[in-house]
Amino acid sequence: MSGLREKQKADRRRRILEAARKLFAKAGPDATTIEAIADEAGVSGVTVHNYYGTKSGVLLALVAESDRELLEKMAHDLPGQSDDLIDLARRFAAIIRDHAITFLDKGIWRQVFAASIAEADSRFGKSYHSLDHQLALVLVREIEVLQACGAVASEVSAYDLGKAIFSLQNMRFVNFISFDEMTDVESDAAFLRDLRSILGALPANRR
Amino acid sequence: MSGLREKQKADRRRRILEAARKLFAKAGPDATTIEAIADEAGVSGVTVHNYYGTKSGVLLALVAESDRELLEKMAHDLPGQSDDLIDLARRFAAIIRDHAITFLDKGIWRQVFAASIAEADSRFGKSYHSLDHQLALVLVREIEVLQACGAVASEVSAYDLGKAIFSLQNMRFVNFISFDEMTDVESDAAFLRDLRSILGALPANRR
DNA sequence: AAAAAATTTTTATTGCGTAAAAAATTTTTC
DNA sequence: GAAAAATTTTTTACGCAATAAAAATTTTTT
Repeated sequence: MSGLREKQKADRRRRILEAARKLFAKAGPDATTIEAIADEAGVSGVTVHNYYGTKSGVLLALVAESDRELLEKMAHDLPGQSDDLIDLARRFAAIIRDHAITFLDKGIWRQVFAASIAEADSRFGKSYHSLDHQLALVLVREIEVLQACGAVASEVSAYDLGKAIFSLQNMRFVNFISFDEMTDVESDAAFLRDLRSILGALPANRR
Repeated sequence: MSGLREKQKADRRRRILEAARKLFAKAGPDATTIEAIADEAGVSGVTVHNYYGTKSGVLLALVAESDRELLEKMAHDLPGQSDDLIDLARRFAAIIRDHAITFLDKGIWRQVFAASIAEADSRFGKSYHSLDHQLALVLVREIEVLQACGAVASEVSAYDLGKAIFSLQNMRFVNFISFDEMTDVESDAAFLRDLRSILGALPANRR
């Protein structure tokens, strides 16, 4: 009943991911074969499939690791910087965009996003979604701070609002990565239009 | 200089799509091979690739056709039904969900969505996005009507607002199709929370 | 009607993903 | 500590997507 088997599994997992990181960085996921990852990791190709399902699954697992970094960065850089909701949302979006673009190029992010939807119910699809959720929670906490200052209406649910703004940000992010020529300045401007229009949509007598 | 060549191309396009529709309906896209579509359409497998790029490309083209129906339905069913923004947005979302779910099951929609992101810059990715845009424009027009009634603030851009609400709806739709067990009632409730929190987020003195 | 141009088909190759049998390794049992 | 049992990996084999290049076909032009 010792954990030797478990230990070896964890080790293989790690080796596969490390091999993938190295080869993806060198040539990109498209030009990297599962077989090459397997060789580099010292396992068979089928084992890579057994562990991660698909090549996208490997990529998703890699992104999930980087997202943990992003989460730390977010928890460190976001709090206490904004005194209004629009500014908060824009900073939140900017941190995500910056992290994303320094880590992978847009073409690969399109694959990642596509995989996160196509494999939404797989193990790694789920862990990806869970990190998204935690990211949204950082935003929720800051919204609670703004509520305490009176910058956000105290009647609304900070959780619901955080999730909604996260959604809006997420679609903007998809838009950003969908077009190679779109700059982060443009994306920020578009996000600002989203926020201004929706936050100011209702006239005072209708709220 | 007659258009025989063009005519034959259009004809092949049509036959391929018709064959795909028939076979996808019978067995689903996964169990349908490109070769089978090609046989049914009376062309070679490579020709299907030449015309639509990938199997997802064929699927996307099929969905684009159905989206034209949806667009008509939307233009017919949405206008004049709502006298406030939240109700309008929910009707809009409901029409899309209903149409989607009667047309394809969730698993296939996940593939469609993934393909629309992964192939955002392909011919069919673009036509898919253009239909999304037209759909959003129907919403924009109704928002303008609400502005005329005073139900929506006249200072905001109806276009920006329509796009923002469309984004919110789109993320909810992704969420809806990502989980097989999620009902349309639940999705509507979640969308309502999105809308209520974000539309009521700013206190009166901050707008 | 022949030559030129465009398009499809044939042919071949690579790689993903899956399944089942075989081999190896760890764990359990005596 | 060796044999048996259980688990996991590897080997082997196969179907299909996607791509490339050559060959064949068909339309267009002259």
